Amino acid sequence: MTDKLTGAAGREYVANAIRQALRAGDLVPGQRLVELDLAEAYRTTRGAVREALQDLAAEDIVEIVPRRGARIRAVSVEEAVQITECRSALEQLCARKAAGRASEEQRAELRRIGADMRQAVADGAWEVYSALNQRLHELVIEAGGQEVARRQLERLNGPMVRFQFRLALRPGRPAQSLPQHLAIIDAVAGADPEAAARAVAAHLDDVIEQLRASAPRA
Amino acid sequence: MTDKLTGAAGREYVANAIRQALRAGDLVPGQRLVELDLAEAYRTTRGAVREALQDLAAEDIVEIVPRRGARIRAVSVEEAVQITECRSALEQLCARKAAGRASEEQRAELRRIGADMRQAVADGAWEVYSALNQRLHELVIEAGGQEVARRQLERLNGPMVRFQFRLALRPGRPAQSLPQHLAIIDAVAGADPEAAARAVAAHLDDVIEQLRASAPRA
DNA sequence: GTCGAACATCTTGTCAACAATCTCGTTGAT
DNA sequence: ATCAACGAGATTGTTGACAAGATGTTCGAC
Repeated sequence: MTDKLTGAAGREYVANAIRQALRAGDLVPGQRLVELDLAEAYRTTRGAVREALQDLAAEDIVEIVPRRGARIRAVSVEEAVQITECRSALEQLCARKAAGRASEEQRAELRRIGADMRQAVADGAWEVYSALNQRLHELVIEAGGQEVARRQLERLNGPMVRFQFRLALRPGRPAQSLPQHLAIIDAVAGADPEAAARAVAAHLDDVIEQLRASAPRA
Repeated sequence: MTDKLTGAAGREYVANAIRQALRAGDLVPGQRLVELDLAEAYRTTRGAVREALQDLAAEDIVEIVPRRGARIRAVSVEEAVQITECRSALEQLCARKAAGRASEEQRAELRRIGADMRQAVADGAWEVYSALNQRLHELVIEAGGQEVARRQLERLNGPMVRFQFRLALRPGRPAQSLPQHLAIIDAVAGADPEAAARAVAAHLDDVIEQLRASAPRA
């Protein structure tokens, strides 16, 4: 516990810690990340921090400019929209595949998630709804068996945390997205590929609209 | 020239050299990449090689296993198919956008490429056709203004070089793909987003079929 | 008071040596 | 002949010190 977390172990640890800090809002875009400071803060070596920063740069979460160090990258609304458009393209693919090849257990879990979502919205249980939402997306990708798409989607989500945060805060948002999620579930569980793709597209088009509305600045 | 190419310069140099070697077939999947050997071969330091390998690993071109070093990653046919499916999803997005917002100059260049392609196939000029093909894809992405999608597509292409090679070798392939490319050009230049997406999908569905046919092994 | 140049400090980039681990061939016992 | 333990050599991982470059500050001229 008081030991330094060294080398390869520290690398992943630091990367996760920074991702976490970003989610929590402890780090803001543009903020400088000084190697030595991070090394001290996380009880690691500069080398481990350096490699962690390289990883985060590959995920487009931080921006490294030579001789000037790393900073949290700012994501414009326009870029967030483009990211969501890409997500839409890839998730439509996954949903189509999932509708065609999901197992019975997977379809059952989808329906269960749908029921739980309804309940969560009725109860006003934000946290639960958010977790179910995440599980839904995961399950669709998993059922589609698209390992490549999964990796791509992970990358895309990295820089979006901050926007997702702002979006989830909007009052009435769960009530608005619930029917869209249920439509996705019905289509996938009901083995209707084209309807699944349409439902995903409709959902993410709505997210894009929300993004544009949420931040006229930038 | 006899000097060592050191540090950050060497990093990119080595990465490019390896990519190049892979395209040329000098490196085969599974081949080990020993840091010291590469450092000597390219007149660099081990540090530069190490970072280059990290970059290539982020592109899924090499696989690094701790304490055992880096090797060229093998891509199965199934994975190549999935990669192409993702490409299809993203390029459909780009084509749709491009059909809607390309400038007049861009549409003119597209038509010019189409004419040149016809000519190249008639002449049996493989190299020329291949270059035009690449330019076509670039231009569609550029015209669509999808910077995010462009980055994703670049990543996807990394591990595919070896397959593209095998595919382009198939006799009669240009004659087969020409009408598909022309269909894409017509739709984008003619400002018909849905037709553009359909044309891209049709083209890449055919590529997938070729992939499956090209390698029953693995 | 403002601008610009020299200087001090902070931060990242690079390297070379050392340490830890793995691979593979050899040896010896059963 | 087969197998397991051993050990030498090869290869990667880690560290600490130093070099190079950037940033911010002070001081002087106008």
